[in-house]
Amino acid sequence: MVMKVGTMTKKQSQSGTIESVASALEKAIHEHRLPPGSKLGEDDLAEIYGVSRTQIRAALQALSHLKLVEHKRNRGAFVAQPTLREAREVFEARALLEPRTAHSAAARCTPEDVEKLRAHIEAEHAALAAGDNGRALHLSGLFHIEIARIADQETIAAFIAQLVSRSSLIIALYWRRRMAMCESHAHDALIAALAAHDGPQAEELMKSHLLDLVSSLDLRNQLSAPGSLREALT
Amino acid sequence: MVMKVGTMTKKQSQSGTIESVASALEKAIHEHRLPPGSKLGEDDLAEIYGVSRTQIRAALQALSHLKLVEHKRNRGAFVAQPTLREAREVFEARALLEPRTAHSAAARCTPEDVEKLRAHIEAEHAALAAGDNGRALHLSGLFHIEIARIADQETIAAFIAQLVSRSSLIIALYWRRRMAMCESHAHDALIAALAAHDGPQAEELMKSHLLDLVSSLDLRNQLSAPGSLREALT
DNA sequence: GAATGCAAGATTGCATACAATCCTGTCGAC
DNA sequence: GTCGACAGGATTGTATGCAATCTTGCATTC
Repeated sequence: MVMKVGTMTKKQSQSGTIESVASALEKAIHEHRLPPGSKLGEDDLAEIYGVSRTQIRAALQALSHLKLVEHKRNRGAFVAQPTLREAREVFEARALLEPRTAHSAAARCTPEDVEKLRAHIEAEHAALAAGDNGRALHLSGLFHIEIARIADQETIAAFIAQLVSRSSLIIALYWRRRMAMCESHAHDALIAALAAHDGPQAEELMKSHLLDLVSSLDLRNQLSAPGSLREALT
Repeated sequence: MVMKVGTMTKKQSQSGTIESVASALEKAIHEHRLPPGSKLGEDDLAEIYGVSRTQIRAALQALSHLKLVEHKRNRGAFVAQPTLREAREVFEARALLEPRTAHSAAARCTPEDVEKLRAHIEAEHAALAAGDNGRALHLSGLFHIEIARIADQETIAAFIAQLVSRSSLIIALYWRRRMAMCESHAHDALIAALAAHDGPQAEELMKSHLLDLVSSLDLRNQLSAPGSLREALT
């Protein structure tokens, strides 16, 4: 049935197995191949990746610290289902961090950085054209993380990376239909501002980009949250 | 020699042992009883806390994700030694997060919150008077985290909590002698602004408070960093 | 006498085995 | 007929044992 996907991965990374397992899971979650609420059984994962339960547990624990999976006692690990409140908080945190980080990035942005960002956008467009919405979303997230890296702020970049990952879950849960990621425009404009070293412009563009993103979600009531079931059936 | 400190802790918390071990270690690091670079041997900790190595490993892994301990392959876990660059980044991140969080907190601050903060300060003063510098520092950190909680932002509060913990390590490494935490003044003023719901004032006070903190450190060159040895002896 | 190679001890990395807990389907009683 | 109790199966939590790796002290050689 399920091929042992992990065999190659295992050999390639020698003893960084738990990181490769964690990033593989993270990517799958990012690309919405593992929707929120999915059960992540330890035995299943151990067989899929060809490693022992010990390493699976470590990987799940790592993702749990990133708030990507939730651990229920004696029940196991599940892909996290951010609450409405959590969703709002994540985007408030992004609004606090990302605009000024983009500002800093504009000052330090090198031509190579611009090239890298353009490559990202191109890959995003390609994925979108191929109908691979999940991959496009993943690349769109990497774009934001790359900007934080350009700003030369590893610490803040790590925070933003976590927030972007969680945003992916939030989008999966609270997405308001249609609107096939027209944000590419916003990303194009951002690149232009960064390339021109226009800090204030980059900051403003990032701020409005995030506002657009939030407004494309439905964070008013739990209209679409399939998480609780209790509240879904009252 | 070493008394089995963990016995009581073990029984009290039933199966939350890894959390109690982690928080005990975190507190010890916070209070500078475990200086940066300290070896954290698994067997030693297992005996001290009266639990198995498995749980020690989990606790160390958790602290590693908070950047409080560093894991060296086949060498074990050590209390982290933030680099100069990391130190600067931590305080830049705090400067980005905390002032505006204080602003939000001012709007939501209730009389009970004010009471709680005052109790914190009082305990801090008491610890300082008792000569327990480490505990005073710990409480001073909790003060900042409490403000983030008042702002009703769990996500940002978690980030700030991590940054405060790392700040404690940075202070241990890059502390410029004298100046026995005169920041109590700053905390008093902050409480006043919060109680008066004066958002802009709270924001400004927090910003200058953090600047004061940074200026009390020595982040220009690695004059006092005992971490690298390679760079210390060139 | 100094440097290199080697071996023993110690410590972490990993996997497996066992115990505890939970879910679910079935049987029995009211 | 429905509700409650119980047992079987499955899954996670935890501990222990073995293998891999690093450190360090010692012996041997130049």
